[in-house]
Formats: sequence, structure tokens, C-alpha cells
Amino acid sequence: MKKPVSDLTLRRFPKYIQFLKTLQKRGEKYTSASEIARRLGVHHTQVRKDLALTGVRGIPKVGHKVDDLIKAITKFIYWDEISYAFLVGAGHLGTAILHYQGFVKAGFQIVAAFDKNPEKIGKNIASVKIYNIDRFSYFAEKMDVRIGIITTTSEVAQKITDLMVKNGIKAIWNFTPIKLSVPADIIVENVDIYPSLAVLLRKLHELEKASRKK
Amino acid sequence: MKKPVSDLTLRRFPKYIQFLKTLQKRGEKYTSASEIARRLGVHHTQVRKDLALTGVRGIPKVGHKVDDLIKAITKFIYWDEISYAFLVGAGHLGTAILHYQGFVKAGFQIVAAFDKNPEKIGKNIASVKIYNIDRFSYFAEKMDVRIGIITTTSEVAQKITDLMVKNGIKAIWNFTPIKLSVPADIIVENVDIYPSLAVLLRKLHELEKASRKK
DNA sequence: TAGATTGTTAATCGATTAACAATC
DNA sequence: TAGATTGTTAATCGATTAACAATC
Repeated sequence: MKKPVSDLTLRRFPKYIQFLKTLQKRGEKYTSASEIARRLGVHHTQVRKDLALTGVRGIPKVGHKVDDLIKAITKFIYWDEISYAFLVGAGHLGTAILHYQGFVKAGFQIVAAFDKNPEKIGKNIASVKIYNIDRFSYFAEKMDVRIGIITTTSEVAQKITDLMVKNGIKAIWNFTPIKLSVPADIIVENVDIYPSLAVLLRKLHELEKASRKK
Repeated sequence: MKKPVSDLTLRRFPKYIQFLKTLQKRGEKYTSASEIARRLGVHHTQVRKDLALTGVRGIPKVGHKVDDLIKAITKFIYWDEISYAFLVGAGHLGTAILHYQGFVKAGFQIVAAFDKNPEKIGKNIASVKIYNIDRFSYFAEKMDVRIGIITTTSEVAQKITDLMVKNGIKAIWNFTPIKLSVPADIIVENVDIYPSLAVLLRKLHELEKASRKK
């Protein structure tokens, strides 16, 4: 069995795509691992290793075709296939996610949203209809969706997780700061802003403490 | 000069706080590194090392006082001091962030928001007033704020960054997927959902490929 | 006391970076 | 050709985990 690619590595690919697309927009046909590295602030060897994983081969002295790189990376992280998802929790964050423009380029499509608030049920947000959470099982069976997005409050996140797992969801994109309990074969990806806030505040305060000392 | 704490380490502290607060709510007075480790799925030695950084000392056989741990961690990541921030870009994501309840516990307070959309200017979102982006310099000088949150489109993110840096912002919390260029002494923390989406989709598709093969 | 827990030092593991041969 | 670039193997670095003495 081949060794799975590490999360740390996978997480770099969207940044490569983002930069490559700006090159593409500027009309540049070729780029090099060194240019990508310089621009994104990562080591050029690392860029080479990452690109090698996608199977592309560059040409010495010339570099890589921008279009080919984008295509190879997009395929590698499966952004070339359509992936359907359900979203639960149509609050402010859920609304923001439903409005995200950028999911199109990742082949990512939210096909239904769920909430328990009667005022929201039946309405559309960014062309996605909001259903009563009671109907989750019904839609899950009907639509064969494997990805669930949780943008509820922390309090109900575990309950929603259990509901999702029971209804065939294989991957959960968790936007609450709660650690979810799931069976071993269920994928959980957490998006949490507090770790980032901790890093930001600690660094800022340490910096200011240091500059006061001088 | 003491070695700065690594980002990877800092990012774990909010998870500890989150778990400790659930214990606190349940009325538990004591906990152990082992319990935290088990519950959050990290190694107990790692929890011990992390806690040691904050300066707390546990009691063999007994463990740590929950209240003391929360206090020590909160102080370590400077969530016990008030930090003021400006937010630029009052779209869906900006709105969601302005509504975040959880910032209070981190001492984090958004004191003003900025946008260029005339329909938004003058209104309040979650009690935070929206001003014309033209007035950023004015408020920056008046209020002595050091943190800037960017929730604009990618297109204007660098321009807003430059504006912030010029006006004394020392730490930028960047919610766009753009790599920002800043002077060396400016702190940038990125919150980007695409890396997470890449991990989620790659893992899900690899899993499904593997299960089809069986 | 015995056992559970703490906290530290040493070993391991994996990611990053350095070095270098190959080549258009 | 010379030089820039690729891609790979080896070395380094840092984070995680193992081992273990100390102790309430």
C-alpha cells in the first residue's frame, strides 16, 4: 500500500493553484519551481517534491507549463471532480459559506442546507434551499451525498455528527471548535479560527513586550 | 533570548481551554494531563510539555486544578488582556466574524469595521459601526489599534494590507487566500479554508477509491 | 504502602533543507 | 558551451513519542 500524502503537504497545493492562476491571468505560459518558491515563501526543494507527487515533469532550464501544473494539481487534490455536500446550520457562518464563490473551482457544491429555525426553513441562501433538519435522513438517502458541513453551535455539533454518520456521511467538515467523536473510518476536517487567534495574539504581545524592553 | 513557542504548539492551547471549560461546566474540580490527552486525541507527554510552558505545576497522583489550568493557558496566549481590532470588508464573512460570540473569552474586540459599499456605511453589524474605508487612517490614528482583520475580496487584499501597515497595524488576520507581502516585523496570520478542503477531498476520494478496489 | 500521576531526558520519526548530478 | 533549472539522495532540524525517576 502506498503511503498517504501528509496533511501538511496537501495543504500547500491550494496555495500553488492560487499563485499559478494569477500567472495564468497575466498571460505567463511558463514558470519554475524556484519562482513559485520565492513568491510563496517556501523552499524550492519542497516545491519540487510537492510537484513531483502530482506526476508532472519539468524541463531543465525552462521549467513547467503553467496550464499543466494547474491541471495536475487540480487533479491530485480531486478538484476536477464534482463533490456534493450538505450543510447543517444556516446561521451567519453557514450563510457566508453558502455564498462562497470559490467552491466552484474546487468542484465543490452544496446541494442542500438544514436548520431548525422555522423562519429560515423553505428560504434560499445563494440558491441553496434550507430544509428542516428533521428531513436530513430523507435527503441523505435520496441524494447519496458523502460530505457534511457543520456550521451549527458547538452545543449541537456532536448530535449533528451522529446524525450525519448514521445517514452515510463519510467526511465531515467541522466549523465548530468542538472535537467530534466519530467511528475510525469517518474523515473529519476541522476549520477553527481560535488556534489562529492564539498564534496572532501571543506573537503580537510578545513582540510588543520585546520592543518595550529595548 | 528565549526561544519562541512554535505555532504548532500555540495552536493546541485553545483546544485545551475548550475542553477544560466543558469540565468546569460539569463541575469537575480536577483533571489530569492523561485525561486531556485521551479526550483530545493527543499524546499525554505532549500535553505535559505544553502545560509546563504555561508554568503550572501539577500534583502527582492528583493532577491539575481545572480553574488554574484555564487561568494559566488563558494568560499564556494573552486572552486575559483586551485586544482591539479593525475589520475591513463587511461582506458575508466579515458579517459572520462581527457576530462571533466567542471572541469575548479571548479578550478580542472589533472596534470598527470598514467597507466601500455606500449601502453598508453608517450601519451597524453586531453593534460595530461600518465606516467608509477612506476614514481608516483617521480612526487608526485616533484609536491606536494594532490588529487588522481582512475579509475583503482577494483582489483588494494587498492594497488593504498596505493601508493597514502604513497606519500602524502590527498584526494582520488575513481571511483571504492571498499570500500578503509585508515588512518583516509585521505579523500575518492566515485563515484559509481551501487547504482544509484539499485535505478533505483528497482523503475522501482516496478512501472511496480504496474501498472500490476491495 | 502501592499505584497513579507528574515532569524530564533520551530516542524516534517525519518534515524540511542541503548537496549534487543530470540536462535542455 | 555555460548557466539555469530539474529531480533525487543525503543531512539536518524540529516535533512527537518513549522511557523512567520522582512523589503525593
